[in-house]
Amino acid sequence: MSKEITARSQDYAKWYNDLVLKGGLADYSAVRGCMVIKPYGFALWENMRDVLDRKFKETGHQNAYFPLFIPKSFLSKEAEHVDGFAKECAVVTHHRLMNDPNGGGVVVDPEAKLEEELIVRPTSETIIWNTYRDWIKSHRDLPLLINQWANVVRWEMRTRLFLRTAEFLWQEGHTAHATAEEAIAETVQMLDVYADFAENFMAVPVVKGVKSPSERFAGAVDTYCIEALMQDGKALQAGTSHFLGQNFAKAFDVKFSNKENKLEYVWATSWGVSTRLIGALIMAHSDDEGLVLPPKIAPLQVVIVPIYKGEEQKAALDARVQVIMDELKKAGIRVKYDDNDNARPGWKFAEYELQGVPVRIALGARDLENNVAEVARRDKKTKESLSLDNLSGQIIDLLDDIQTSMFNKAKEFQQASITKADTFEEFQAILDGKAGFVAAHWDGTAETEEKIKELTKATIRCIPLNNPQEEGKCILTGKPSKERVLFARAY
RNA sequence: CGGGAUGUAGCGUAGUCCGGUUAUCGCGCCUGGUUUGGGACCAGGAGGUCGCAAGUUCGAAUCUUGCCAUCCCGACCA
Repeated sequence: MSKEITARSQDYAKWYNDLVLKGGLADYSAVRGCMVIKPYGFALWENMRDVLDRKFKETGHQNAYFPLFIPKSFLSKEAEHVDGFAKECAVVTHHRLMNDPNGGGVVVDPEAKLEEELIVRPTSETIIWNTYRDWIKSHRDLPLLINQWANVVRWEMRTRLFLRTAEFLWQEGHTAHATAEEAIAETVQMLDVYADFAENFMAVPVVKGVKSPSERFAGAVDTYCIEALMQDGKALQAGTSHFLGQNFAKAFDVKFSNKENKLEYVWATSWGVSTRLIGALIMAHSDDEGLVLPPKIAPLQVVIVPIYKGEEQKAALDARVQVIMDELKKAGIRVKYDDNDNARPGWKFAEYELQGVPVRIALGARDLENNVAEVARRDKKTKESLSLDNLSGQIIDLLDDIQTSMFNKAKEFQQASITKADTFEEFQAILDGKAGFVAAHWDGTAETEEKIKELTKATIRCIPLNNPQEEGKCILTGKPSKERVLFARAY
């Protein structure tokens, strides 16, 4: 028993860390706040990235790459934008090192000070819009639909593996449009892409909504988001899509000639999801035995463990497994045959459960005689004996079933975790009890929102799209309100 | 960045209060053998800047100061 996982009920934060570290997803690094994403964790990210990248291209976007460094002056061109990021920027001030004349190793060469300091991008709106000015002249250049896969740096006070690190990987889409309507449609379209990805690939149900003004992206007119719910009842913002209006076009003077040959500022969007999604995935599905990964993005979907006495039995198993492997691989299933002789079956079972591999096939000499295999599903921790006839077909169906069943389980939990509150007492009792989302009336002011946050640590996660309109009174001030908004404590 | 806790081999730890031979134990690792249906067993072996740096002392894992890292709780945030 080498890899004990702290129980969720005992210490949720420690449980999460155990899964990331012992599940082999990531490690702490020598740099404060930064992590090393290990091969298994990166394989997970690659699968997520590939699906999203395909969806971006299907919706007409192209990938490009913009510089890591942003001239300091760019950042200050959009007033709200700089306000939002100024406190968490890494700044490059010099471009050369030298040997310490006093023999203390390398030091920064004071002669090599940069004329204009460079900011390590916390997000790329400014450098991109500075470029778009040159790219966009006519309505024929629009829409401009660009995405970039990149790393960004935000100097966070307090970091957590995957959920909040000083450097993280993400994609950021930046689009330019001729009209506001078109830009809003793009913003909503990409929100739908994110929601579809979260629900149908990660099996994580989300609420689509709009952020309140105080939770809005710095420089946006409207921020749309998908909000996921973790098993401890805390919400997690899983993706955002911003309608930027003409804010960046004006700041960077990006104009186009319309059909009437009149100059107009373009309309913008930006949207992103990050390696934070991996944190969401872990906290939405996993259990006290380890990770539980949805088949569609699991690095490894099926593992086959042989059980044998002696070389003769092993050879017979090898031959049969080869057939199963070929069939599964032909169907595009990511499968591994673990015939490593150093670890015994029980050890492998525990290890693959920790790593969240959706399906495990155990095959022994006895099984061959009976023409069956023992098939275990990670999500429900059940085992059944399946016939070797058309085993691969049954496995493919099982993977589908696991995917659906994981989503349904999470969806049920989410639905059961949206609670209405009509008084402040109820509101607080729910937060301190089962937590989750609380649907409550709010008078629409930033002051009330701030006061509620102060009193309860809960924030407005979003105003759901297609939110039912109903008359009510703000839970804090009693002022009239026409709809409920979703509050929660959040990551 | 404030408050609290922790830091001894890859992991988990004893020893720290009250300084004193060669730093304890388990897991893991290496070699050989027996094993293999839920984290195997036997035998032998390797592995340590006791978080880092100064200081006190004849002598520091142990005492003092500073620093670093991680975790928890706040403020900030995807």
